[in-house]
Amino acid sequence: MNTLTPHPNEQPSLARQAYRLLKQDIINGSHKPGDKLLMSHLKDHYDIGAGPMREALSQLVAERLVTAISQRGFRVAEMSLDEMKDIYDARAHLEALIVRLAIERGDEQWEADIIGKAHTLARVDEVDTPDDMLNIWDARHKAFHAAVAEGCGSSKLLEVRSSLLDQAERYRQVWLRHTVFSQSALEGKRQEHQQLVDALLARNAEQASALMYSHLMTPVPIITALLDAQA
Amino acid sequence: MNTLTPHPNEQPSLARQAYRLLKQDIINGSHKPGDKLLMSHLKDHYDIGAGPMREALSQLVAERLVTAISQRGFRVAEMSLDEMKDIYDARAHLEALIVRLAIERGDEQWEADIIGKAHTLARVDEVDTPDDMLNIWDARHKAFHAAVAEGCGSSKLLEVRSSLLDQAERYRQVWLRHTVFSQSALEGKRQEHQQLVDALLARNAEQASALMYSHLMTPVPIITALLDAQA
DNA sequence: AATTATAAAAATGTAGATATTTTTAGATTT
DNA sequence: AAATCTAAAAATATCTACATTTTTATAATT
Repeated sequence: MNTLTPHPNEQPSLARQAYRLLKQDIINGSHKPGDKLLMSHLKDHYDIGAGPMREALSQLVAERLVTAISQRGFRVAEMSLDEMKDIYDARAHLEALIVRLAIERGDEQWEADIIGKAHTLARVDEVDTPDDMLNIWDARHKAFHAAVAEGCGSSKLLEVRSSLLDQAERYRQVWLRHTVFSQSALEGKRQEHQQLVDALLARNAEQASALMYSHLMTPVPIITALLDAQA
Repeated sequence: MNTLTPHPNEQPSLARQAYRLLKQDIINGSHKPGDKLLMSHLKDHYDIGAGPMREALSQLVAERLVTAISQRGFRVAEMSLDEMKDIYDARAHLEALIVRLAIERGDEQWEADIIGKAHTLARVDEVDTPDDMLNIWDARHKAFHAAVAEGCGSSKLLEVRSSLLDQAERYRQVWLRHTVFSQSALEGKRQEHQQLVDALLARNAEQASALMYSHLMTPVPIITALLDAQA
């Protein structure tokens, strides 16, 4: 998760701690989309005054995970199919662009990193609990994609990518459960990653970019179906 | 300027008012890059308590215009040539992508809007003061580019664009003075815009995208020279 | 059922308390 | 004497508690 790390070696303020916790709680669904975030509850739950709590909320408003209406407080940002499609399409196009730049600019260390992370991801096996499985695969999957994107060499593009990733995160959770617990889905992803790695190492920008776009768009119909089923 | 408008018909909180004013003051250089933002000064200057002031600062940290170090307060974000190049390159690539999508997705209203805004921009003349000239040309130039980008139809891409625009704004101010007060520079821009409009209306995605990229990158050497001269 | 007045709840803000960092001046060492 | 260290003082950042304003809920009235 992208948590705006301002400086190393410092103990974070209460506002920042509350920001981290609340962000996590929104992403993992402890606070549901559209929920009222009542100041009195937040103060109790995060054991903090209203001032720092409002700081945390303000930052999450800037990140689009919370909405504010003046004099009426804060709510968890709504989720919708339309927004999901917009986020996924925007992110897929952006990552396709980043991959093109990465192929142009990435060095040998970049290649090595990708190969390493792809390898680690491909052998997520023999895990104790299903929950472990989900968390480990998710972490390694993210690490793989981060390694690919790093090659573009642009802090700003990586920041923008990170911001869209955060906004996608609540939708991604839905897809993740579907994918990680299906052997065939996992195998499909494994193949897509392999194809992508091959195109990257061959420095085939057009192919890699197209593969990245479609790889990132595959969750859209799945999430659509799952969210439709819920409603 | 992108000011995170949360809801219509509401009187903004003091925190939001301070956010707007401080953002403006940072962009127009009233607060210089690297300046300490002393809470006691901010409180006096914006006539507000520390709580709401910190809210405003937190949002600007999220937008990368302010930096925070725990227990040591806030500073105006630094400026550097490296950052400028990164922002401009990232934004140019992003706008090139947005143009490609806009050509694919834009409707007739989009075309009409572009033609209208381009026309208005081309005839910025007979203005009273030089300052008016600068402000009017800047506003119309922004409106033209906004109209082009709108066609992509993606709120998220437009948000990301807006965020990069805000981050570019302090550098842009430097370039703006150079360009608006030079007849030859203005004429050059006029031609670039005309070429871009022609490519857009012809729905030539590759050409329009390339034109947009180079159009947005032309300020880089100019800003580089001007900032080097200052230092 | 709709309207208004009142009470309760909630959001937002200020002032002052607390904790941390920075400065200053003096003491100690090289 | 210059540099380094130390301890107190001042400045600053951060937080809490309470005050004020606004919104929402309740109850009484038309």
